[in-house]
Amino acid sequence: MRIATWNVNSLKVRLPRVEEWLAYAQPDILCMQETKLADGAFPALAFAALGYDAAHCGQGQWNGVAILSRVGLDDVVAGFTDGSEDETTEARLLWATCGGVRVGSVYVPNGRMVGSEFYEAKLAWLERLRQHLVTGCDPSGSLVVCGDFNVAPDDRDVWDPTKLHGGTHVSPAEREAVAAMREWGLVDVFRQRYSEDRLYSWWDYRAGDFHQGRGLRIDLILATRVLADRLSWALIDRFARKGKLPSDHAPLLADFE
DNA sequence: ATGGTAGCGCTGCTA
Repeated sequence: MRIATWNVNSLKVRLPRVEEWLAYAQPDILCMQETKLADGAFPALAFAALGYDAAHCGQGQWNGVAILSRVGLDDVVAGFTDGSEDETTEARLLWATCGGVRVGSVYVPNGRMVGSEFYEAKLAWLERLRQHLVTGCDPSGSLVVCGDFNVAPDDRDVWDPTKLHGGTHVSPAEREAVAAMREWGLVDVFRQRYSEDRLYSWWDYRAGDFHQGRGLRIDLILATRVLADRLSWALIDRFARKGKLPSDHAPLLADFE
């Protein structure tokens, strides 16, 4: 089973690239983030034509997460279900069961500046996600959390730790929030397979960062141990960051036997 | 050289 995740940065603009990528990458499941679409504008028919069922949680303009699957799509849940009022006001979380795997597509808040209210909200959001796992999920089951975490788990995942020190994505509190999910039972499957640095999934559009190798690895597939033990391959598809109208993120894919 | 681009949507915000 091939599971992939891709922050597409506007599905309206990126649909041709996503269709092209589905045709050659052939994922069984694709989690998308930053669709920037209302649910009514989600191009479900375009994906159905390629053999994928789809679920979408959107708000228009900002955010928006989706799951495509060609191995079944059931028990769809949008947003948190912990009883708070803002469950889907920001469309950042979507769950579905696909081919026996509980799949989460997540778009973690950016945080903007360390210490800002947005940064505090980011930490709270990550803790809320962990609480969802603790209260509603089984670490011995088959589950993946895929998406743009807006956190680079360690210094190997950033192009220059010195320059980025003090900013978001690399702060100890953010990294501890991701580590807490590993402690619950999730494995960063890309890092399980590759220990090298400079393997990034996002590059700023500005200043030629992609071509200069200035990126971050912030898109993750976190899998429970029973799945991670069956990992056969993983890849960040940097080719998809090239060419006409690319997203600023590359897709990440992982194969499970 | 302390810059720069992209998307949304129409002025400035978000990333």
